[in-house]
Amino acid sequence: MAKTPTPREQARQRTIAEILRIGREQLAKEGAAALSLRAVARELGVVSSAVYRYVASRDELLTLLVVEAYTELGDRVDAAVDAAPGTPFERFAALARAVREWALAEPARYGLLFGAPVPGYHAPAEQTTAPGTRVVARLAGILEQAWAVQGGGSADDDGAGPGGRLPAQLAADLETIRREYGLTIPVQLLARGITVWSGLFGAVNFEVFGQYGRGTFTDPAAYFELVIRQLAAQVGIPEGPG
Amino acid sequence: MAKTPTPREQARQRTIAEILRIGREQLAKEGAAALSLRAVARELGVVSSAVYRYVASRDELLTLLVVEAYTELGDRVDAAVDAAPGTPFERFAALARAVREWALAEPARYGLLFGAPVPGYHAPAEQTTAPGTRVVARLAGILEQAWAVQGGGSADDDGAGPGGRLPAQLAADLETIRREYGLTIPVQLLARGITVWSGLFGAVNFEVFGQYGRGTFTDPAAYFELVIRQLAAQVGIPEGPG
DNA sequence: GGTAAATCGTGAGCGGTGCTCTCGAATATG
DNA sequence: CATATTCGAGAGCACCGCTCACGATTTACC
Repeated sequence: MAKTPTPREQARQRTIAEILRIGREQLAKEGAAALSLRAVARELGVVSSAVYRYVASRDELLTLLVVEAYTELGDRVDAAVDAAPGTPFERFAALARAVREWALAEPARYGLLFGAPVPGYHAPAEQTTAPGTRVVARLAGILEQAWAVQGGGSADDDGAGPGGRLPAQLAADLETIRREYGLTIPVQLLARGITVWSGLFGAVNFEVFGQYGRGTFTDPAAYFELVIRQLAAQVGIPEGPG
Repeated sequence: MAKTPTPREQARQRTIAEILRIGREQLAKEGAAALSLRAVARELGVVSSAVYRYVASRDELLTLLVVEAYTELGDRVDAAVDAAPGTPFERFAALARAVREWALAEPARYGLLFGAPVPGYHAPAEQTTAPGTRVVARLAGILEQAWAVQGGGSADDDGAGPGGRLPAQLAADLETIRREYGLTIPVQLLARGITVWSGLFGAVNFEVFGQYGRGTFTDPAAYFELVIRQLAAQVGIPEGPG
C-alpha cells in the first residue's frame, strides 16, 4: 500500500523535518523557553498559523524535540560504549564521557531533558520515558557485565562500601526494578548503581549549568576523569582491567 | 542620618516586599517561566507599568527571588546542621536531608537555583554566587571536622577509595580552592568532597524533577538515607560515631 | 475526465507578555 | 509656600500562543 507515499505526504514529512530542524536551532541558540512557533514560522517563510497544520501546539513541538534529544543522547552513548574496550571500567568511562560531551555540546537540549521543567510544559510520559531510559539501561548492562566478570562474588558482599541491610520496603522496590530490567546483580549493588547514575548526571549538571563557579577548573575534563574513577569505584569497578 | 526612614521610603520597602511575596507565590505555583510582572501587578492591584517603579525588569525580580531562595536554603541547612548531633556523619546527614526537604517543599524555587537556566535569563554572578556557596561551604566545614576528628590520617591515604596521583594542573586547581576556603584537608579528599557535593544535588534533582520515574520508590526518603550513607562513605565518614 | 473531498497557506483577531513613555496627582524638600 | 521628586494611570509597541473563516490547490473517487 504505502509503497510510494503520495507527494503531498512526502512534502508534509519534509516540512515537519524542517520544523524540527529550525526548532532544534532555536532551542540550541536561545534555550527552551525562547522556543517560539512564530519564530519557526518566520524562519520557514510562512505565516504563523500555517505551522499549526503540522504541529498541534508549542508543547507538542517541545515533546518532539525532547524525544529527539533523548534518542540522540542514547545513540551517542551506545556508540561510545560499543566502541570502547571491553573492560567494565572502560565501558563505564565511555558512557560517562559520552553523556558529558553531548551535554557540553548541546547544553540547551541537555537542559531540556535534565534541567528544571519548562514552565507550563509537562512532558507526556508515554512518549518520553522509553527513550529516556536508554542511558540508565545501558549503565545497568555494564554493571551486569562487571558483576559477571568478577564471578558473581558472594551474595553478601557486593564489592565495596557500607553493606548494611536494606529496609524491607526499599528492598522490595529494588527487587521490582531488578525484575523489570531482568538483572542478576544483588539489590545492594543495584542501589549503588542508581546512586552512581544520579551522581553522574549531578556532576554533568554542575559543569553544564555552571554550578562549580567559572574558572574553578582549568581543565574540567581532567576533573571529570576523577569523577569517573570515583563513581566506578562505588559500584566495584576498578580502574585496572577487571 | 537614616534613623527614621521617610514614610515614603517605608512604603516603598513595603511595596517591594509585597512584590517579592507575590513573586514567590507565582514562582511556587506556576514555575519560573510563568512568573509575570503583569500578574504581579494585577495581584498587587496596580497597573502593570507601576511595578517598574520598584523593579527594573523581570530579570531583576528573578534575581531577587534567586538570592532569597539561596538564602532560605542556606538558613535551613545551617539550622539543621547546628541542631544535629556532633558526629560528622550526623552533621552530613542533616545537611543532606535539609537540602532534600527544602527542595521537595519548594520544587519551583529549587529548580530556579539548580535546574536548567531560565530562557533568556542569566543570573548575575555578583549577587548570586555569595549566597549560592553557603551549602558547599558548610559541607567543607563538615569534612574539615571529620578530618580533624580522625586525627588527620596520613597524607597519602585520605580514607577511602582509589588513591592515585592527580594530574598536576588539577592538583593546582584544587590547591587554589583549598586556599580560598582555608581548608586543611588534603586535595584528594577535597576532590572527593566536590563529587559528593554534586552527587548530593544529583540525587535531589532526580527525585524533585521526577527522573527516577514515578512510583519507583514507595518511600523515597528511605532510599535517600541510603544515598546519604553512600556519599558519606565516599569521603570517609563512617556511619557509626566517628 | 470530471466532480467531490481533503489539505494547506493566508490573514484577521483574541488575549496574553515585557517594556517604554507621557501625563497629572500626590508627596517630600527647600 | 513654592519647587522638585516620586508615583500610578493609561496608551502604545512588538512579541507570544492559538483559533477561525476563507480561497487555492491537490488528492481521491466515480
